[in-house]
Formats: sequence, C-alpha cells, structure tokens
Amino acid sequence: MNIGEASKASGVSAKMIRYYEETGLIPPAGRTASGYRVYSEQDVHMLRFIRRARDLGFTVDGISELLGLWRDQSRQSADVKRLALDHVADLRRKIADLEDMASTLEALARACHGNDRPDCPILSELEAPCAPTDGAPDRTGAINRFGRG
Amino acid sequence: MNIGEASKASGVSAKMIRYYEETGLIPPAGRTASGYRVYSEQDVHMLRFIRRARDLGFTVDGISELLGLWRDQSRQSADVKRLALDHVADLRRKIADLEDMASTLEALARACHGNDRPDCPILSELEAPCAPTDGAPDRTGAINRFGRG
DNA sequence: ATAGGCCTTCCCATGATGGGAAGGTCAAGA
DNA sequence: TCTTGACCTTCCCATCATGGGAAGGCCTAT
Repeated sequence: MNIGEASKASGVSAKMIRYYEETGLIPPAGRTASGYRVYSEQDVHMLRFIRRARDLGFTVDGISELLGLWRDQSRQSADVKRLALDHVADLRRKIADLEDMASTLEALARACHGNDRPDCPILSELEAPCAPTDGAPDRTGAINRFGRG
Repeated sequence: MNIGEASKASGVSAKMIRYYEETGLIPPAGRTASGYRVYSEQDVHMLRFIRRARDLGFTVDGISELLGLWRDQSRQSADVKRLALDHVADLRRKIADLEDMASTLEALARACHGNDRPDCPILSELEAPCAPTDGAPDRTGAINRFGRG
C-alpha cells in the first residue's frame, strides 16, 4: 500500500504521515525500489490509533507516550489512565479559560445597545476596565464587570 | 517613554509591541535621533486596549477591527456588538469541541481499572472504536465520537 | 571612561498543518 | 511504444502569537 492509500485508509493526510515519520512518532516506512513508501495493514492500524488520539486533543508528545504504552504488552493500565486524566485536566483548564472569556464578552455584549450610536460598553471596557467585584462575583460576569458608571 | 517603559505600563512585551508595529496593527512609533522608539500616554492607552482584547481571546485581526471601531468616532455600536458576538460564537464552538474531548476521555478513564494489569479500555477504544451500542444509550457521548473516522 | 542596562535589527523556534514547486514513477490507453 | 495523468519524492514556505538570543549601538550613573 502506498502513502495515498494508507492516508485514505487511516484518515491521516499523506503530509502528516510523512511528518510523523520525520519527527519519529512512527518508524520509517519501508520503501519500494523506486523510493515510494509502503505501508502494511499494521501500519494503517497504528495511523488510525494516532488519528483517534489526535481527535481527542492529545499532542504529538502525548500520542507518543500512548503509542509506547499501546505497544508495551506489560504496561499498567494505571499509566494509561494517568495520561488520560492529565490530558483531561489540561482540557478542563482550557475550557475554563475560554469560558471566562466568552461569558465576560457575552455580558458586555448584552449591555451594548447594538444600535447606530457610537457609545458602546464593550469598547469602554476594553479602554478602561472596571475592576471585578471582590465578593461573590456573578458567575456569568454579567454584573459589575464593566460599565463606566 | 521608550519601549521598555511602554511595555511595563501596558503589559504588552517589547517584542510584541515591535511585532504589532511591524504587522501594521499599530502605527510606527516615533523615534529619537538615535533610533529608539518613543511612546506617548496615548500609545500606552492603545497598547492596553490591545492587551485586554487579547486577554479576551481576540485574534490580531479581530483586534485590528476593534481598534478601527474604537478610533472611529462615528462608529455604530451594533458593529462592535456583532464583532463581539461573532467571537463569542467562536469561543463557544471551541469550548464545545474541548468539552466533547474531555467528557469522552473522562468516560473512558472511568472505565479503566487503573491498576497494574495491561488491559485498558482507553487503549482499546483508540485501537478499535466501539460501534454505537444499540441498547442502553451512552449518556456521556463517549462511545460515538469515534465512529466514522 | 567604563560598566551594565537599555535599545536596535535580524534570525530562529514553537506545533500541527497545509500549499506548492520541481522532478521521478507508474499504470492505463492509443 | 509513447503519452497522459495521477501518483510519489524532497524541499521550501506560511500559518499565529510569542519568545530566545546574538551582534552591535546608546545612555546614564558612577
């Protein structure tokens, strides 16, 4: 199987297959006499594994660790679980960051008339933010996060 | 004020101030006779605006649009609001993607014994995703994410 | 005058991905 | 057999926002 077929079969682009090989995530593929890379069903299996890990947001480094465990018949599932939960924690941190941004911005947008006049609490907040309230803040950020008076 | 002072006053690194200038996000700073960039309080004001927009997750392109509206005394707040809500939609899409990953992975991790044995549902799922179960629906969404690759 | 802390420009790296050029290979059809 | 077109190869460049670092110039306090 050449790289195009392996790509279709695995859902990993040919570009990325070459990249994974170059960076050592996967071993160098075999070659035909003329230099074409050749892949086995086993290889495609591995590429699919990689693709699914990517879909779960693992970095190439994380995938590398996962592949190591996958190949290690004497692995301990605790190690896999720890890897997974570490990644979940990463994801949750990112989610929280984005959620903060979204809710803040949403609150500002709610306060904006959205008409043909120039005055806009969104710009005002960007220009000179009001300090957030210290006590039990509104979780949505809807109140008192901005406002100019 | 030189770039170091402007950086401290605005919270934008000197590197990034130069980058913003180079890419046209901000106008070229004035220069001393010896070539040092000089900044006014006005400039610092603008840099702070940029920093806050960045903190809200706006891309440089988005910040560029915001700056345009900020400077435009005849702007319509509806335009600002639209920009903000478009960005909120982006953020929410990203959040949903990450949330899918996190909950899928969390469900898999819950199913993993996390002991010293090698068998692990996380690796199994990455290796060969389960077909959708016909019976009990999967409340976590863990299983179907892998379907069609 | 000198030290050392700024500043300047220029180049490189990140991470995962794609675009595209220049050139070789292969399979199918005339 | 020759041509055509789809594939493959390597190599370089771009993304996006950010930082690291080198080489060299400037400024200020001692």
